[in-house]
Amino acid sequence: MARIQTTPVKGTRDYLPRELVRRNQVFQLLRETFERHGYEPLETPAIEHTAALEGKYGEEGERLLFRILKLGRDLETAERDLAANPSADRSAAALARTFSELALRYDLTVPFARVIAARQNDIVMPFRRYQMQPVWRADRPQRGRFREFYQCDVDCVGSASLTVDAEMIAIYDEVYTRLGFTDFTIHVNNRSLLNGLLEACDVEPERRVAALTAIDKLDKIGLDGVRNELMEAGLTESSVDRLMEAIGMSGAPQAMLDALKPTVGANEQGARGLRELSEVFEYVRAMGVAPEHYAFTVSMVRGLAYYTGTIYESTVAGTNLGSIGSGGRYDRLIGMFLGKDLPAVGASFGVDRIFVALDQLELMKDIPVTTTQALVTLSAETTRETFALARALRAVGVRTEVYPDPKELRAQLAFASKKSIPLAFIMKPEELARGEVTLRDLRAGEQETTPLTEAPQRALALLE
RNA sequence: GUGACCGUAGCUCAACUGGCAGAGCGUCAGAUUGUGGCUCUGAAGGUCGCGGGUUCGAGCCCCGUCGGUCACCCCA
Repeated sequence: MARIQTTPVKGTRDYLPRELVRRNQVFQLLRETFERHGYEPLETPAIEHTAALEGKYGEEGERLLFRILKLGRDLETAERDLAANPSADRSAAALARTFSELALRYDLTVPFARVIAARQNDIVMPFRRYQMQPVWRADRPQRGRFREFYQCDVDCVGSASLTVDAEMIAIYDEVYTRLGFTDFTIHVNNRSLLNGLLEACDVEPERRVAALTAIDKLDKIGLDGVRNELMEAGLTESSVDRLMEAIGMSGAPQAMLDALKPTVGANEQGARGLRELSEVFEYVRAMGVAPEHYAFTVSMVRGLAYYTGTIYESTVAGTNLGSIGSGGRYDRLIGMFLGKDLPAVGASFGVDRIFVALDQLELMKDIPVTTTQALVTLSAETTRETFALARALRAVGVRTEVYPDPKELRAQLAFASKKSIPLAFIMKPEELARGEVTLRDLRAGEQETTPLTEAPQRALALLE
């Protein structure tokens, strides 16, 4: 018999209990933090109309959409229509549109924007929501990059106040700190400042995308590398000099903002970016975020097309991952669905990368793995007592399982040992007849005889 | 989308310039007459990813293909 492939699809993973228990604890920590800040849960379908996703992620992003083939008759109809029209556009992009009108969600922000547009009247603004669901991207997987991964997003819609932009930084800080990260940086920048900077440095509009792409690589290729790429992009030496001065800056946010003022000069967009950042940092200080946890990083850009104001990206020292969380303000995205703009800002956490980071920094061992706490053995003559005891244990909250087969005791205890179950109740008929039971502590290798009626309390005591 | 590397037992990996396919871990049985881990003994388990080619002979060389890993692009 030919065996079908048992490894999961490229870029996806199976989660075994040991791993999933830990993952769930990270999810739980995120959920708690989000709810502490007043965010409410929301979920959306995995599948969206492709039209709802197109035009939001930029050309590169759109290429990574997982498209779903039309079904049955619709597929046949599309095929017939195409065959009947020899002049139809047969480019890959056009064919994709012809044969598919649905796609898997690419992120959580765009579906959220769609929901806001659809359900405005059911929502009290400003609306704070969190969402923790998988997203799919048809990328080539590598370290810290998957085709199916979870995003955990908090977004606030309906307020243009920069206090909310600052709140995102406070939430990033709280989550990373609670996870056990100590050496992390939340990079903060502003799209409007970047646009203004390019204008003020006389970069022609058609060269701005290339310029931003080059600037964004600073942490990877260094100042000289960026300078080279900017020159290759066709910028004038004067433009490059001025841009390099700006992106090479480091230090306290307020001092950097002051230092950028002459470069930005009278440029309106740039000045607005500086003003917004200044205000955001003021609120961040008021919220008590430690200064060493965030930085004003002029070279941080963010690829997604929909950001308009403040943008974020966070990194952890001692890992070779990219960003473990990012986000920003997107005041015009909801307008693409609604016809009128609603201001919004959000932060996204990449749980899968956070996981890799926790692993690399060996912080995982601080998260305890919980499984079954007590095993009750089974034998043909003690069935009644076994299930009665298991029920009593569960009633006081002890996670209890019964070995399903009345196999020899050796096998039952070996099973408990392999699963690291700390306690085993050994059901001996002669003891049960006296109203007693043997309770073995597998961790210590010690055992005692205890009255059946006190067994659940003894188990709790041994488990502390 | 571009490029590099790797596919041998359930897992991690050996096998000289082409010459009988191995180890550790795991699994199962026993030492152990209802008590796990530790130790010892033994056993099972492989179309060397798949297809073709070169050769007296291929796990090893060549071509193709599928799968995986890493980097670039981009990104969580």
